[in-house]
Amino acid sequence: MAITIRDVAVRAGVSPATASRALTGTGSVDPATAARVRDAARELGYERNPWASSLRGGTTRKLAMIVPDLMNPFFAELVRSAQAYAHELGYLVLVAETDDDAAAELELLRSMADRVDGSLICTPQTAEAAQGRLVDEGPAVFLHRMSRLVPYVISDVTLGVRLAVENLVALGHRRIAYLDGPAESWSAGLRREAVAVVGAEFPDIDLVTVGQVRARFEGGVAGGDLVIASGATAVLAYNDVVALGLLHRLARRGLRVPDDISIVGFDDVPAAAMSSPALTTVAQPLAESARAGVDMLVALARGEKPAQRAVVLAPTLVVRESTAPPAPQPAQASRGAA
Amino acid sequence: MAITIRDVAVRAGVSPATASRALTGTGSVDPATAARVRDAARELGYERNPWASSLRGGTTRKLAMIVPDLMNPFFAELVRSAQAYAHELGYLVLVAETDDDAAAELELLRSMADRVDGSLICTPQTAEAAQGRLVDEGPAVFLHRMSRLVPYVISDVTLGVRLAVENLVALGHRRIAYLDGPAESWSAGLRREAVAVVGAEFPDIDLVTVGQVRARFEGGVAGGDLVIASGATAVLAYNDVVALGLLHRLARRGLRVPDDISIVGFDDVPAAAMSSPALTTVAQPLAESARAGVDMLVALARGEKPAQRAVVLAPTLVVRESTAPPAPQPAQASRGAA
DNA sequence: AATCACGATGGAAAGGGTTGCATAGATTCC
DNA sequence: GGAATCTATGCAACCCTTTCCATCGTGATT
Repeated sequence: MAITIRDVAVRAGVSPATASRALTGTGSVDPATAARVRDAARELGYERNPWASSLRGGTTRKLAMIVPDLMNPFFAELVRSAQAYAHELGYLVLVAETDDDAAAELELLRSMADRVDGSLICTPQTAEAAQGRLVDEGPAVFLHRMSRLVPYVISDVTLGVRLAVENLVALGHRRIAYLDGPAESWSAGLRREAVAVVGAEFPDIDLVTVGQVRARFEGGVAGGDLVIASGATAVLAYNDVVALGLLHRLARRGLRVPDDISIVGFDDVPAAAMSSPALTTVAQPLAESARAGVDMLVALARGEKPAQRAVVLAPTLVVRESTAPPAPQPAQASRGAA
Repeated sequence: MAITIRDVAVRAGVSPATASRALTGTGSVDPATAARVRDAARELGYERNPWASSLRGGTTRKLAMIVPDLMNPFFAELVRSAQAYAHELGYLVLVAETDDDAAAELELLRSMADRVDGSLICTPQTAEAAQGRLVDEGPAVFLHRMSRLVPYVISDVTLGVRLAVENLVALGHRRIAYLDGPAESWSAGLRREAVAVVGAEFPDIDLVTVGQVRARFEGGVAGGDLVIASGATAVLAYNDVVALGLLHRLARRGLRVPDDISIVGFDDVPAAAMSSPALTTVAQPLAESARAGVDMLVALARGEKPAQRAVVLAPTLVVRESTAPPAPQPAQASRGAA
């Protein structure tokens, strides 16, 4: 049988109530008493039973986290960071996967809502309509998803696109393709918008959108042919996985990266660093966003007003091997020279 | 306030005790009554409060799962599969990460042991000595780790190596390098042994071990030069991540894969399918092993004797683009010809 | 027909921690 | 100096579910 708070109380010579107050930090206890209780707890190796404390207290010190796909390193990193940081704050994170099933999401959320202090939602799919019902289910924060109703943490996609384009322009590229993601994806829409904004900032650069491919390796493979046809000397891909598919297809078509064409990805997944050539990519500040999200959620759960309703973080450009200056006379070689 | 079992009991016209029995399926209750209770629960949208039921019942319907690194797709897949399957069985999986810190592992385990029905341990590091203390902490099953004390699920590494070597031999390779993993790693030791066994099965093949590199991308990069020096026409890499590093280095050294040299990886991580060329690799049956592990653990937790003390699963070879017949005259080209 | 065994059910305790309320002592204020 | 305020603490109720134990029929056994 495990050590209970009663054992600690006896050892410290106080009542269980006082021991509880001393250990949770709620209510007022004499500092000396509190220290005695903490010592007793340490000496006995006491650990609070999280299930029991969830029972009476309105608070459970648990957070739910909902992601579409744990295999996706983007979400894996998000989960990992959130879990680590929440643990520091004394919270347990329960992770649930929706498998990209938007219907399952609300269901899942409802079933956990009473059992946790708040939910961290990382599913870019949630329909705008569902968000209204979502706020009824208790505190929630969106991660990498904007909302009018729910506080959120997001990275500045426009800045990310700008960093990538700036870099390519500095290398000397004048015609840049954007290989677009799936039409129905909210996050692809956001990125598409960002490309439009950045395109307007560089009036003398051709920023052409091609594709709308699946956000998968095969999508990139399919996009490869579109990119070649576009005549661009550089591509910004919807994300890293698409970029890797692209890389694969371009190699098959006999183009060398970065000599013949430059590629920039998005997200900086681990595989991006391990491809040949290694992928230049826009890194999202995942760990920071997870921390920020947990911070907001915990504040909300405690009934405090969070400092801000939205947090926007800055992505960074990781330059590796897939970008270089364009070939001197890429397509024009057949015209004057030779 | 959420709906409690009391509400359900009232609606079904029974006592909470009977309602509990009807819903959990324990004890004996009249089938008609049970149906009435289930109906009432459904109509009210009742969901059992997991924290409360953990409290009294000796059983928590929760499992702990301990992995070294969630970012590693190998473990991510394991977690995902375990979680999905456990959920079908009505169990919640709490995931904890050790960050490759063996000391943290036992600590972590101890702190969870009282709060869960059992632990699924996927950390190949656990010292043999620690395993004794581990069994005191309640039911546990090892995943991809053998043990004399603890039931385990593992895949047949020797078979995996044999599949890879068989395939390379069939392609015509006669000198094959094995790029070894870290000396101190238990799982590398296992693989090394398997290579020795398979080497003995093919007496007319040179199966040479090179390296002992870190199980990271950089390890593969470093190993590349060793592999080239070995004069082998094909390499079996410690795992996929190492194989990707190898691929990168070989490309840099001007060798074409698979024309000049064939590469086989191990694990079939997602990145293996997305490299150029895509990696031929030995796929471990992760989903199956997770299911088998959960099955064993749940049986153990229920006090049943598990059907078997160890489950050995068969890996498969996924042939992609990184393997091909050796070049006609690989290194001898400079001798007689030209 | 009386006894037994057993299935179905309810009452109540238990599980471990938190919290409302009451109280005692210390402090402050007029 | 007495009343009011505040702090520290304990008692007991409470959170929700499960389970032990007792009870009550009912059908079977002798």
